[in-house]
Amino acid sequence: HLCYVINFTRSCVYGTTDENRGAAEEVEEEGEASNLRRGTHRKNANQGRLDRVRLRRIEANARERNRMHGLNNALDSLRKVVPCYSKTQKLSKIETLRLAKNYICVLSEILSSGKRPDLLTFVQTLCKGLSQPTTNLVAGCLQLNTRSFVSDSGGESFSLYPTYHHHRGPEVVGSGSVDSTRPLRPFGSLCGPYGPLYDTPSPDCPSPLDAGTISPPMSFNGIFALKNEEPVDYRSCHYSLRYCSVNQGSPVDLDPYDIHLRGQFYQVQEELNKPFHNQ
DNA sequence: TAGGCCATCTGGTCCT
DNA sequence: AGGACCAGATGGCCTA
Repeated sequence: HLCYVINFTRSCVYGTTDENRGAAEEVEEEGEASNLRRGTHRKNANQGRLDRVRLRRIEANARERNRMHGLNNALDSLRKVVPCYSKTQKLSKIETLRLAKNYICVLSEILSSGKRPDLLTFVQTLCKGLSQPTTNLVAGCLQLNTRSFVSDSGGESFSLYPTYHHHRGPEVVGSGSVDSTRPLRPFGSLCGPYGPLYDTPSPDCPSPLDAGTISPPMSFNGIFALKNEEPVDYRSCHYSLRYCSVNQGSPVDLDPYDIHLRGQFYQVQEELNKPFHNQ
């Protein structure tokens, strides 16, 4: 098969050139018999070398393909453990990496503080640097209103107006760029106080009992409650207090706790990463 | 139709 | 010498 490929490639790419070169060599070889013999040997040697080079190239291409497939498989694995997994609407490679990085930041923050992060911080961190479509996608998974947490300009000043929807099933989110008919994986498909919001399982998102594709427990809901709890009135929880005021038109400020948390977080993160960094 | 994303090929570089 | 890794080029597909 390789011989066939080599010959085919040669005939496609080098066909006429080879012919010309062959003709020139033939003219050259019209001399003495010894020269002819030498020329023939040289031609065969060159041909053999060319074949080896092309064979190596073909093999290298195959290895490169495999390598990239491995990379893509790893990216697929990453997609599955990152929030917002959907088989039908895959995140791009770059967005997957960005979201994963943000997700790690959120999880590190939780580990370092041992406390529930502020919803505001959670969403901001998760969507930091993501494109608008991906932000919409994340919002779709969270069932939040995207306009509520998109950075307006420099990425520093956020206007957060998250709205919780007390109806069932997906809905068009934000600017409407999220296809609500797509089976997005609900963030809260496992359990948690916000569970009733997401009680329509997606075909993409099998039950956690199904083997294989269990999403990480650290979904949005999982973070805030890993066990079943009674449904919560969101308007009375400590997140919604702020959002209620937002919905009434007041700007939202990061409270001192958040700022403290962030400073602390980076310190702890540095400590955690120390062993993994070169001096 | 332009732009984004992707797969593939390819040559260069580094390492074993 | 050969393999791994990388980045640039290219063409196909899809979507706004």
